Amino acid sequence: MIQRPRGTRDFGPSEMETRRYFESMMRSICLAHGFREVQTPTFEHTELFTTKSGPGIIDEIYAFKDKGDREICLRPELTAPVIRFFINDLTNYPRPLKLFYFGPCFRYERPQAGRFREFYQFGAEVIGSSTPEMDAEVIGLAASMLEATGLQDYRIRIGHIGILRSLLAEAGVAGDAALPILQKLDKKLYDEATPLMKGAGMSDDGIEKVIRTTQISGPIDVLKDYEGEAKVYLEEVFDILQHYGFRNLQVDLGVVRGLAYYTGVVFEVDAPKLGAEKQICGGGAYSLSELFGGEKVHSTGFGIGFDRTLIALDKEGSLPMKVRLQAYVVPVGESTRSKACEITAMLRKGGISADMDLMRRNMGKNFKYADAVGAEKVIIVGEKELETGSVNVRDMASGTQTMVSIEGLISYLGHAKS
RNA sequence: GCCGCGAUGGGGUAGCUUGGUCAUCCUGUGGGACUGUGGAUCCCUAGACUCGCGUUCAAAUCGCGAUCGCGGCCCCA
Repeated sequence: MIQRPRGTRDFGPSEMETRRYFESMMRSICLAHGFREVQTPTFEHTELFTTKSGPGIIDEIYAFKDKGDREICLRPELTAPVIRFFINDLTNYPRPLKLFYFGPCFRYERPQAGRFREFYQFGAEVIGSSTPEMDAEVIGLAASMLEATGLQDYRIRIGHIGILRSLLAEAGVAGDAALPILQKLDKKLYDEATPLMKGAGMSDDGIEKVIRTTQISGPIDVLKDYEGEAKVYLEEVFDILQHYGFRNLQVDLGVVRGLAYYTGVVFEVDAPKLGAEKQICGGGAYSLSELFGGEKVHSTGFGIGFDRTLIALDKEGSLPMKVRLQAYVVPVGESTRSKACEITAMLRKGGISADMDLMRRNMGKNFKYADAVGAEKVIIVGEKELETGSVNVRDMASGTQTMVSIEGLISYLGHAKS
């Protein structure tokens, strides 16, 4: 027996129905927000990701040399490929350019609950500028998508790295020097951040203020004691989101996302039920394109961990029903088999999901099968009924049976569908 | 890459401590009782000790290693 590779999954029919259901739900919400879908290759030049995240990530991705000696890797995320695509081919589209995507990503990491080596990411980017409206649009899209899934227990936390950065800058720690400190603060490793800040020449007062700031969270008025551009900006973003009708959002200045290319608003969503791997969404405003050799353009985007979102929904017991077969066609005997084929074909052309007996089983077994696969109706094709051009339609839930003419069958089943 | 726990038919399990009949039971699959009517019941059939090495007269059971999964670290979605 050949096992599937570590950290990968097979998805059975019911699982795929669920996955496709949520995938198309999210897709239609993106379309409703005026985003358009793109798709990029599943593998890229390794350089794309090392440029974005540093050489260290090679340890965590599927990277290899192809037969032409090129450094290739399976994509670990989708923001970098989309920005690459933008620089390569989409720079002349009207802005803001609003894109979304869905697809598998790969990471070479130790699998555990909610973490796989192949996982699916659904995400969106708005490319073009940096305004509160744009950031609010993106956060609003993420919030709408999660809301639509019916997920109950999750928190959307929004911060702005400008607030911490300016505090550090005031204390004389600016630019790249601030990065290692921000990374520690992101993980709430104060014991490690403090010596770094001391080493950078910051006063005890300054250090304390920085640490206190990362612990600020709650409704927007927790910002009232702060001032500066970033604070005003964040308030504007919240104001717009209020007008969009979102209420379940909170400020959390501890959301730092310690990566160099984030420039402004940053946000994360987590579902506490998931344990260690609880983050289901992350994003923010960033500036990446110039790193890849393009013009400098501001963007805001996010990625949703599709698998984790489904796991969270499953834990809440709110994964939906299975898709049901509308009609199962049973020929009563040898003599009506070909007529049953005709009827099945007719139903399928008429948009009714239909299946028929392929195993030449007797009636009793066929009913058991129809029940087991959850068919709504069984169409009984027998000689007696055919004499009047009709078939018997049995409703599997109620057990009631109705004679329906073959011509009227599609509209009968179509109405019964509701 | 690190620490800990685990792995028995498709799914769920008993057996493992204290090695010793044909490996337990439930469910699901296929067939039959039921040659024009399901969800019940009964019968039959097929189906498993993750893999390798070792200890032993004898290993599902004990030891080592690998693989995979789970909880966490790292990292991150």
